[in-house]
Amino acid sequence: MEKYSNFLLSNGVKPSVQRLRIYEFIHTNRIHPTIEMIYSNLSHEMPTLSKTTVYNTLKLFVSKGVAKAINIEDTEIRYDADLSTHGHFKCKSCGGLFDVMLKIDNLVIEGLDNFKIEEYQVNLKGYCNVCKPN
Amino acid sequence: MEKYSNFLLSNGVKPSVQRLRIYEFIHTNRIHPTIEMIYSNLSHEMPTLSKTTVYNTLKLFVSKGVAKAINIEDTEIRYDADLSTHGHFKCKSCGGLFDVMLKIDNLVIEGLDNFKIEEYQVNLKGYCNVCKPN
DNA sequence: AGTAAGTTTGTAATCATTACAAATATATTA
DNA sequence: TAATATATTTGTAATGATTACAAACTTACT
Ligand SMILES: [Mn+2]
Ligand SMILES: [Mn+2]
Ligand SMILES: [Zn+2]
Ligand SMILES: [Zn+2]
Repeated sequence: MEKYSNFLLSNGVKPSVQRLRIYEFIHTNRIHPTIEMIYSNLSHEMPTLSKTTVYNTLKLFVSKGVAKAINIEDTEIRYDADLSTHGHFKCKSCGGLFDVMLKIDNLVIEGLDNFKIEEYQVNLKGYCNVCKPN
Repeated sequence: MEKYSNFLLSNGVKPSVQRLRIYEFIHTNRIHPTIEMIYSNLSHEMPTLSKTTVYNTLKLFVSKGVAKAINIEDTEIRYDADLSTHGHFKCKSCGGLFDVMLKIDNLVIEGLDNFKIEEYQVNLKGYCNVCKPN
């Protein structure tokens, strides 16, 4: 995709075959995948893909700001190509990670006088509409 | 401390010497310590303390709900005995983890119709008032 | 005191992540 | 185009935090 290629380039990421495909994957499949999910999904069509490359690529993406790492759980890191302001909900039953729209302007924060806030995450957990006991 | 002992008991945690001292430590020192910090701070006064015990104890505390695990960073887990509703701010320079008061009632959340929200975390990052470049 | 149940400890095993160097691909120069 | 330099990928080995486990110890109960 030319669009993805230019986006990566404009953010200082040289779009190699692997990087482009990995970026396309996380941008298209909004499942907030782990490294393992990305690797197992792409290794079929790219048989020589190394897991090291997936690790390196996602680290590069996060450092260049083209993807975000979501630390909602201490047992896994999930990745998101959606850079817009939003939070996340993880279902304790199925493990699904859902986007949550936030009206963050309403969130009053106290206790940070003279602090410089650069980023934030709002992470929720519970049971999704499918898994919720009725 | 009798107070701590009773609190642990009422939450299903038998207050052994080690558990009581670990709980007292995280309740008194509001630095949101890691396992390593807890261990290195207490191993002087409790020379036989095993790091395994610290791991086991904090896992027990979290499962019994007497402490919370804060996943603000994928490189460390920090623990908090403060069960009240509040968020956290981590300084990227000194690593300090600060409490943040939230008026969370104002936070409008969309996209979770029929979901059951059980817990949430609000995690911020940036630079504290000491480390902030002027 | 003696027995049983629960807890702690030290060590060994596990496993996700990282380091590294060779191989491959891409860009640059002649 | 061929040669050379630079960047990226790959596979394997090393690392290190966490967990599994069984022996030692502590506590509660008879
Ligand atoms: Mn998202
Ligand atoms: Mn706190
Ligand atoms: Zn679910
Ligand atoms: Zn600081």
